[in-house]
Amino acid sequence: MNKNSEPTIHDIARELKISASTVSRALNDNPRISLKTKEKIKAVAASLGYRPNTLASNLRNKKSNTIGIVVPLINRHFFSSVISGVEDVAFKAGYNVVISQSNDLAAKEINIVHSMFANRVDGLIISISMENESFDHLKLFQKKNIPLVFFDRAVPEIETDKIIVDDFAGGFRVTQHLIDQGYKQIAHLAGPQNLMTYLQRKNGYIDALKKNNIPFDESLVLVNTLTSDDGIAAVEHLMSLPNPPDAIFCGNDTTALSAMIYLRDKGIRIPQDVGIVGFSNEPFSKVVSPSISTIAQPGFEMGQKAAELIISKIENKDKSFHTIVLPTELIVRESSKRG
Amino acid sequence: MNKNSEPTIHDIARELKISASTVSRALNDNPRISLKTKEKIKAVAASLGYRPNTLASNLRNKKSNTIGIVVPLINRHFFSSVISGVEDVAFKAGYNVVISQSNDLAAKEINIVHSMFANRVDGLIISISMENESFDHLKLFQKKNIPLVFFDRAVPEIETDKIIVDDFAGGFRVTQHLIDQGYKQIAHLAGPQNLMTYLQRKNGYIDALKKNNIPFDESLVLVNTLTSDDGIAAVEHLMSLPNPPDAIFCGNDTTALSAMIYLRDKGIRIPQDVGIVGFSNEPFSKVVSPSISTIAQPGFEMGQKAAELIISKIENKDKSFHTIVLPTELIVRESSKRG
DNA sequence: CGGAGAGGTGCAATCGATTGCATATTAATT
DNA sequence: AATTAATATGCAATCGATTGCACCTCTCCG
Repeated sequence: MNKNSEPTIHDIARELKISASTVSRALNDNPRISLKTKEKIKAVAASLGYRPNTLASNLRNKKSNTIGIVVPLINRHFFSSVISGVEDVAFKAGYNVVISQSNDLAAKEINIVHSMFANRVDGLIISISMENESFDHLKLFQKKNIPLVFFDRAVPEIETDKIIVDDFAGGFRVTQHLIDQGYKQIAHLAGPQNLMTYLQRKNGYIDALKKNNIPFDESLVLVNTLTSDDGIAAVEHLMSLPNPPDAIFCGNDTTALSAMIYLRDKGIRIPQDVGIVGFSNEPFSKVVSPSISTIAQPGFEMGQKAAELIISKIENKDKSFHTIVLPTELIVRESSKRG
Repeated sequence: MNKNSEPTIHDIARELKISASTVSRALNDNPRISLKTKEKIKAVAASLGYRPNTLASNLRNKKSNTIGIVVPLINRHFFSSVISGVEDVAFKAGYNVVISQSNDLAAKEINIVHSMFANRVDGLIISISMENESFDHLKLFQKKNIPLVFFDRAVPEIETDKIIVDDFAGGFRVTQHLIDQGYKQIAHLAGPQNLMTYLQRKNGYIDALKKNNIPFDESLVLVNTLTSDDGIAAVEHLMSLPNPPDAIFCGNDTTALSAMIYLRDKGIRIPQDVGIVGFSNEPFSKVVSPSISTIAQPGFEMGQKAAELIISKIENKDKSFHTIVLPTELIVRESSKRG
């Protein structure tokens, strides 16, 4: 063993005048090695401060013991909750979690995914960026049979495991709730319609209107990227309509908040004059005033499920694909309660 | 090349009837290989869909190309911002970021750090847990000369790179601000005093009192773990004192919020009757009402700096240690402005 | 007493990329 | 023409752990 380098199984073998194979087997508790030998070997390993070289082991086993996770933005409560859930399960199962963010840019996402591919992650958990159009970078994983799990933002045309929430039911429930509260003109701020999540929320909205015999008015639906500014612009536009809405179902909490602030500044009362509901249950939605009604999405659980699913795929080579739809929960708060 | 396995440099070599060494050098743009050969090799590599095996390369180079990051809780705005900053810099520099959370538990932190050590991360970025007492697990990294960078919560007795914010100045500024606003009895909710961050915030508070000739009253300082419930309990206690405070400098925004809600429910007006200031500038602090005055900590920048620092250590073997103190910024909002 | 069988170890190849030290080829110099 | 220098490439060992196959030893039984 060289001076400042780590001890290896060969050093242990030399010490005991046995072969490296025996050492390797002993350390892995292979039954072919006698108990006595195992004990001797483990004792020497400990005294030498031996630590297995995962890199070598990974190379030999063609397995990196690593799960990749790609999110649009790490620094967003919902996503960091999912990451937290993934880490929770993965760590216990002995996997490392490598993380990267696309910043909602297609180009960066492609770059990241290729990098994870090159680094041979054993599986990839991803929520795609808003910009995406082509998905060749993800099909790579399919071709090579590397487990791929979508969460929240999934790609319909790729058949693989998916953990999503019931966005349709969420959109439906929000709308029904607003109707129940007596709102008549319900607008909707929708996100990019290439993402199923936003499309389904809108579909739920439309369906609820239909079920209640309320005519669907296309001009009350605005599609944008749901930033804070988008919310303001959209509400400004809506309120300038000849027949402005008395309730707005916002595609996320960010726009719900900015819309609310805009309206408040205009002297419009919430929920009396206009009702507001968001989506995602961001931490702030509970503490602003009025507090924002919203749909809770179980981020941490999604992460846990995603990790469990991908680990089972990695380890069992289970061929069947599952789409797990987690339930959403409507949280009624002040912004939409005028009962 | 076996059927369903990846092409290797040997496959490329065989194809061109040259040696694997030449292929390796060509792909790494080694000047010893002629341009013509390089081009041929790269063409074949592309046509075969070759991707370098990082595992093999890592083994040979004794480098994992991976930076580990350990935080108390992924799912906390400040920490996820730091992670985001680390990822930002690390990805551009060609490093993977593996992530893990201690949940503020010493035992889990030790476990994680050992695991990162065994997996041979090239460097470790960490903000220690609240519970920590011993630091042998971190000294391991020092012994083996693996770069270690602390951020936010550093360990004084370990000499290494540190990125912290000026908590002392932050505490001082908050207190001075409250004094300037005319508050007389200023209490402080402090976090665990084994963490420098919280200790320094308190010290800044004490110093500001001194500078303004206000006697320091020990009974106005309460130490706890700064959860939402801790905040309520602490304020409840403070307000029951014979001479209750008219301002509270809270160790974080969470307690500031819970304190504020508690006081509001008791009919105490903020900021008129009691002024409140938090710490960390959580996203919600800006949007609650009254909005919470607080200290902004540049999380994303801290992450970037930490990554830059650790990468320079990994690549240059620079021996000198730096402690970078990032400035904090007092953000005055409604909760403490009674001018 | 000889052979079968079980139990315990070792040999050597393998995973794929890298690199120090040749070697081969061509060009330049005297 | 012969030597030197420069250019281009190959050989084989190496990184450390794993594993199929072979081998040895000992016990047990007919």
